[in-house]
Amino acid sequence: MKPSARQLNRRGEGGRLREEILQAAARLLVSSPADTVTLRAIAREAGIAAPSIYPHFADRDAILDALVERNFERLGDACRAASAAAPPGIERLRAVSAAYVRFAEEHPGDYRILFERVAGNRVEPPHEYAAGIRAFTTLVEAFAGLDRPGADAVRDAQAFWAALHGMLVLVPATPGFPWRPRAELVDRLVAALTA
Amino acid sequence: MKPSARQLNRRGEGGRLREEILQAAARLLVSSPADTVTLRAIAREAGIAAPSIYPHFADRDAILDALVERNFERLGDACRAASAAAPPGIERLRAVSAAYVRFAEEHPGDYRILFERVAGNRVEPPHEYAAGIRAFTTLVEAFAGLDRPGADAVRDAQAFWAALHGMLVLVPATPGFPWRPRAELVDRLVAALTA
DNA sequence: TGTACATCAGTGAACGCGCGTTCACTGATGTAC
DNA sequence: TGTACATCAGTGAACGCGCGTTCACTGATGTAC
Repeated sequence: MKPSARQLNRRGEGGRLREEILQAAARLLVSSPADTVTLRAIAREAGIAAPSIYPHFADRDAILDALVERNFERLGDACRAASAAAPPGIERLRAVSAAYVRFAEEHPGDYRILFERVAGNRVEPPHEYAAGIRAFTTLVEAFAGLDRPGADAVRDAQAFWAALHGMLVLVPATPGFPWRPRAELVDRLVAALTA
Repeated sequence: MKPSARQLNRRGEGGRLREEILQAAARLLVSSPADTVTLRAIAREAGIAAPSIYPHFADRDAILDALVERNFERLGDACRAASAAAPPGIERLRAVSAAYVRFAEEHPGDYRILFERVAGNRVEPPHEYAAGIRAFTTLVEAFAGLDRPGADAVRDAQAFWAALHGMLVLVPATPGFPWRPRAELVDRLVAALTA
């Protein structure tokens, strides 16, 4: 008598639910700390019963791993696209960092989760993190393309990345603090580290 | 018949347990993600029964609030002491940033918790965060003491703080990443942002 | 000095709750004949 | 074309667990007389 709560996916299209689960987890992460994003909460957000997750993911960690992998790829894609669309030189560096900042601001939960899970010793760094390193190389290339003989592009890119990331996590973590506009700080960092 | 598991504090010295609870929470935070540091886990680590916490703290959040307040004060003290002990100028800036980095490296859990709780929208920023802002002013003063006419000390200090923080959270969050030595990156940031 | 008693520091048992996970199941979809 | 049936997508009930919190308590300590 009890009807299925949900319109079933058609045969062979069960994989759709996998994507819906990832999207539900991403929605929750925007406004909730990672530890309240439980498997059951994700199921509720996706509008399914909790056990329905298991055919698609081994456990909660597997969902977050998949999300991290997807987000690293999207972040990397955004950076590479910005790089390709801009002329070489400092313009390109500015374009890449703007794309990086934009991703973090438009998808705050997606960005936060990228670095939150490993930091607390929660998980072994999974292979997905290789995608994160690939995203970083776009930044190194932008520095390397500046034609500054004798400069250390890797060192400068690392310092710059740390600064960008620091801004992006510190600003939401310090409400009420009189931060200068993000663009002003990014400009100052670009100017300082490329000089 | 059952003996008390613990040697009672003497009359009027019940406050001692408050400090032991804070220390237990700090020990757990070093190696565990914040969400596994439950009230019961803290009690276990402190060697007491869970209800014994209530005379000292209203709930788990109150413990973490108190820890954050204490840690901000210690971090601020370390920065101020380093500043006072160094000659004015770039030496002082180096001394303050070294003290900041040293605090974060020697007390990783204590440092991480400072910015972790607000970021996930977990809590309203409590009044304790004023101490965090006070710690930041030491950095601003170091920049202001550089005698660079026309320079924007606040902007540079903010960019520098973000960069330091970014390094300190990114390095543990990216195991396997070929980071340059922290000192090298700090030196580069000091040089770049004071030029 | 002795003794009754109030107070203080901390305990153990118990509760209701949400969690992750298992299990047997339901009902729609497509396929073999 | 019809029909029996295997398969697939997803469900609901139930479990054991650790959690936060409450409650009445225990037993040592200090104090009033």
